[in-house]
Amino acid sequence: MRLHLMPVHAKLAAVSDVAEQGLVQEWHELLARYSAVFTTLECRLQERHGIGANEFEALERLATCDFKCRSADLTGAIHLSQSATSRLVARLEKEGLVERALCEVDRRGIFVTLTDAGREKYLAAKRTHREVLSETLR
Amino acid sequence: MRLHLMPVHAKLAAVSDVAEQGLVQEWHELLARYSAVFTTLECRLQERHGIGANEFEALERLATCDFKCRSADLTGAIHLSQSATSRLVARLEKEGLVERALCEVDRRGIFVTLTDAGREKYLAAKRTHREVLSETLR
DNA sequence: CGACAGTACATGCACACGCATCTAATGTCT
DNA sequence: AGACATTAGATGCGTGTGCATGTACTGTCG
Repeated sequence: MRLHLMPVHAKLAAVSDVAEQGLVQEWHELLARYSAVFTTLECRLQERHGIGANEFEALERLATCDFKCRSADLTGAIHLSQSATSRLVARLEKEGLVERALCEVDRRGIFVTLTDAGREKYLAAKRTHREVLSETLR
Repeated sequence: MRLHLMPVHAKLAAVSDVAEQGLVQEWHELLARYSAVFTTLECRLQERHGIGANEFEALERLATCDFKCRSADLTGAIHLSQSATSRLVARLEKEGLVERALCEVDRRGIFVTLTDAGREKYLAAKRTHREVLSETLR
């Protein structure tokens, strides 16, 4: 179907269809890329260090956060809901990787800090993490 | 810390750290981009059409699949495990959007086809889908 | 033909997620 | 100060997911 044989409104429709297809393709590439990286991260981090990809992101955030990090800051950094973050911190605490400390100035909030074990776990997992990224990205 | 003041092995470490940081940044961008698009898709498709983003991907695959599509083909197309795909098809069937048909040549497999309702749902949801993509991508 | 490996899909199970809601603390307005 | 809205984080609940396994069927080899 050639454009110069089509009425104007059909030309416009055809042009926007092309643009639309581009968007769809871009989305599928994004999705495929994300899935590949994430599932590989998930597997490798789990089997070598016993933590998930989101757990790692939280540890990394805490390790690079100048030591005082509120739970809400984590919610912003990793792409999870507030409730998921709350449970994530609870899991990390149960495994002894972080500690929850009351925040004295605003007693609704809590500070989350890495334990020594948490910092070690992070440094070990970091190698695996970077390894996976360099394998699966690009 | 300037490179020309560092011993060779430290220079190399610094250079690879830079490359590593690039990878990490790329991953975070990919993650942020994916999350933004996916959650918006999920919300908007759910509230307007009562289907999730993965359900939509399945419908789209079926609508553009020359009418005979095995369950395993869907697993390849959407980024889910085989079991998740199986349940997804079950949900779609329960909502009357697809039908499962036995495959006579290989009676282990099933064919999944869109119903008329499924095709309508797809066409309606497609507009929303494209709308969200054009808002959130780029 | 009969046993046995392989394949396609379904299902039990444990678990992480989001939504809605709850609790406790803070801020605001009169 | 007292009432009410707001905020930080925890939790009950329903649901979707992956892993391991089950079930039915196919293909191969002796």
